[in-house]
Amino acid sequence: MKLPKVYEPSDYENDIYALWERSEAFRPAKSGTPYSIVMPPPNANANLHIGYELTAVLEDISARYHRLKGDSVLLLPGADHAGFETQSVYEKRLAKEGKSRFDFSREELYRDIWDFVAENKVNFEAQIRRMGISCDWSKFTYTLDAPVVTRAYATFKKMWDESLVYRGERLVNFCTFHGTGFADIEVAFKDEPGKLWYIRYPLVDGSGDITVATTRPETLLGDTAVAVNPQDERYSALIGKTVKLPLTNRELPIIGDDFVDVQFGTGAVKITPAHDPNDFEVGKRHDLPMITVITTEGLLSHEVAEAYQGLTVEAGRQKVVADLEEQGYLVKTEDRPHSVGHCYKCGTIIQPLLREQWFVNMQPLAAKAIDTLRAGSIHFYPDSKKEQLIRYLEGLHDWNISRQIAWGIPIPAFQNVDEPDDWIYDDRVGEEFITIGDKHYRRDPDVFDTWFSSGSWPYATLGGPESDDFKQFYPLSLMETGGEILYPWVSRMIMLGQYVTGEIPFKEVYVHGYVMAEDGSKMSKSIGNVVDPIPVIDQYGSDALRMGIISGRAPAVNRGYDQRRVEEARNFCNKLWNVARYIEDILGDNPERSKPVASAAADHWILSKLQRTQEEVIQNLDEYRFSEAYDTIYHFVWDDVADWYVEASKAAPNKPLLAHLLESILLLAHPFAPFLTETIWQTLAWEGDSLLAVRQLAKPLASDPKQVAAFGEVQNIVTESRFILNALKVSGSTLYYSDVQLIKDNAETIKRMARLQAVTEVEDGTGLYLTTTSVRCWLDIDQSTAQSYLKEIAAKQERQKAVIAQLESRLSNENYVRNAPREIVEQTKQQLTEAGELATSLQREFERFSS
RNA sequence: GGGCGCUUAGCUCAGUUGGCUAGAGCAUCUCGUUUACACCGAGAGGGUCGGGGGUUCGAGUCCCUCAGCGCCCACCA
Repeated sequence: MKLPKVYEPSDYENDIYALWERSEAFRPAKSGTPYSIVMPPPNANANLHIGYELTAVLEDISARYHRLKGDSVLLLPGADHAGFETQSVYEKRLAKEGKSRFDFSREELYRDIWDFVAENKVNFEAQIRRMGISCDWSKFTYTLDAPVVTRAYATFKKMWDESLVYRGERLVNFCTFHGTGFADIEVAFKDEPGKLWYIRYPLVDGSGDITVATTRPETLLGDTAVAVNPQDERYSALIGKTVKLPLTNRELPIIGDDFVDVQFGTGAVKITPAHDPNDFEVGKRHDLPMITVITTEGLLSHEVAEAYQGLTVEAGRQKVVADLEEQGYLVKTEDRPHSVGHCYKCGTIIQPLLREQWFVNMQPLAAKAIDTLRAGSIHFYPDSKKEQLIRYLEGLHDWNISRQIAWGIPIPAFQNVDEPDDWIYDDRVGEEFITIGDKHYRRDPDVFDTWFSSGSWPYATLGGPESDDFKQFYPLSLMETGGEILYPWVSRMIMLGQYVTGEIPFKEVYVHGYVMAEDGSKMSKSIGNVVDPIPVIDQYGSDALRMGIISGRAPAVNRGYDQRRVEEARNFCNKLWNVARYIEDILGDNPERSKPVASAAADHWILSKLQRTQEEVIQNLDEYRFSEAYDTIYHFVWDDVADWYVEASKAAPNKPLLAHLLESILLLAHPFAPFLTETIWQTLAWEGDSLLAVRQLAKPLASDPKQVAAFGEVQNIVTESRFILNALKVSGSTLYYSDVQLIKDNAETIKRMARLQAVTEVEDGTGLYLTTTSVRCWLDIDQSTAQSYLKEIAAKQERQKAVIAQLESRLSNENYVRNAPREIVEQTKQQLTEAGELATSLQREFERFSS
């Protein structure tokens, strides 16, 4: 079969993927060590971005590599309903049509978003196929699939029964635009310029006043105390007295509490328990009333004086400040930057609001996870991420899992309509009301935080502890993910996994860095610097993007997308294509399938290189050094095979060995360039209809070290000849030698590769002797031409002197000889010997031509 | 206020437990239409590894310190 000159990926990729799917090549093998990866489910609300390409490719390389090793590999794909994320994407869409979520009931919204997601799922499944991901589509799991939902309910029920989940009225982070509460982790804090207002609160007994400092004067309307530090001599005597709250007719107690920082502001703090997390804690300790002055819409509530009701927080702030100033309560104003929490989606300032929600008591879960991590039961790449996760877990607060949105898994809890404190667990979430005995219950309208259900992903996707898949593949071998979901997802999978199954959910965690925009900044839709993988695949091919995106990338280090890397990989694909084209051409349509046997020195040399390459690739991939593994194959194929072996073999092609070499390359490169290698495999005349994707690595063939060394000399001769001919700008020279077996054996190869007129054996003669080889040979270059080569020789001599001096001083250092490992010292001695030999022959040539 | 990462050739970056004369791709320069490949071949130039100090026989690699860039966490009213 005649291959075209240039590899055109788009001509083959779709057919190859279809072939794999048809052949069920990605089902786990019946035998072999289990190796399992569950893919992080992408959000089912948009096209896949380049970051997902990286995730998927790293997982696919691992999966394909383990298939090569003969393991039983499960790579499980899925999709995430991504509750709040998806709803906010959908809301943006509604906004474009001039609508909002308020135009629909929750049920209508849920149904519409379901359809919206259904469209997108088809989309990104196709994209994953284009990336060449070898996942088992028969195991595809969606976070809203009944078994996953059932699993989430079982977890909730277990927590309910064991009192790990509780209903509490607490301050929650509330986005007044989206109308929902968030977990702490979903709040994005930003440093912003702000002001510190100093406000005078007069003492009721008329004995003076106390000044407080605040960044949020509007919350004054909800103050229920003023706190001072009991150790603070300035104020301790005032504890127990009352102040009059400006702009209202309320009176507040002055209380003492250790939390007050004597150094900050005035040392006296206004306490607004319903709108500040610290104040909330103080309020609970001192049993203070909690007055909600800000509504879920972000407006001042009916609890405040009529003049302020219905104002936005910002307008309320301005009016409060103006009124304070007018009435003489405002002492002074200072500029003060401070950290403000925003909704990570829409940027709205997060309001801490008092709400009744479901919380998970994280203490016991986190403690166990910390123990597990400390014990080293889960291996992290890079290791530093483990410490980072431990620190996060140590500071973990209780987890608010209620979300006031339509799109999500309904919380299976019902409230007694007559007794608000009576909550029961029931999974009949399809009903709004249920009746048990003579009691009537109403379903909690809220849904779970997405991470609550995705925390169970590793075992939920495997069908739970009773299933065969679970028994075979749990704990997962690898969890590969980006650093941004280490806290929200990885930590919760560990905690929930241990809680529900009693085992760790995965044995290894690989954290990749982000793919940044080309200028190194963060990719962002609004800036418009997002790289879409599909057009890149269209242009360069899927394999080129796969290799380009992992090339030169270290774990957990952010790096910009670099098109040049993709081009490099595209060129590599074409190189490999042409190596195959050449070899297949040489072999013809009906090649004999004889056993590969090394005969020429080049044969032995390439076999030793192949063996080294295979060992290095295995070692690198076992430790998830993807970039190094790729680099190893790249240079083996390009430098060793294409530039040396293929050229050398043209003198006398060893056909069976060429065939063996091609097969070996295809196997080794397959995890990195699956489409290309399979495409070539399908063209092999001797392979019938077998599939590369399910092949296994073979044991490398042995080689003779003497022959390997001989080819090393051939390379020295070729390289130096090329250098001299290039430097002297001469061509058509002849290389002479007398009685050197390795030159005699490789004469044709040397002639071709060094572009010589001839390689000729003579009794004796003269010319320019080669210096980098231990054998005696020379180029027929005349005295006058060679003169201009003198300065090259002189320069080399200088360099050699420096090298020798360095090596000698190293060896004359007693401490070095005594302390360094013996092989290192031996190596140095060897180097010195070689450097000496080279210096000698350089000197000889220099003298001969300068005389 | 803590924590983490980065700083290596003109550009983008590798460099595993300290051990060859520090590497790659791209870019640059000189040659080259050799029937696998111009998405190519041959050759070349280019770095005191951010600054300073230390440990060591030996430091790009380990420790301290300074500077710059970036990220994450945190309830400083």
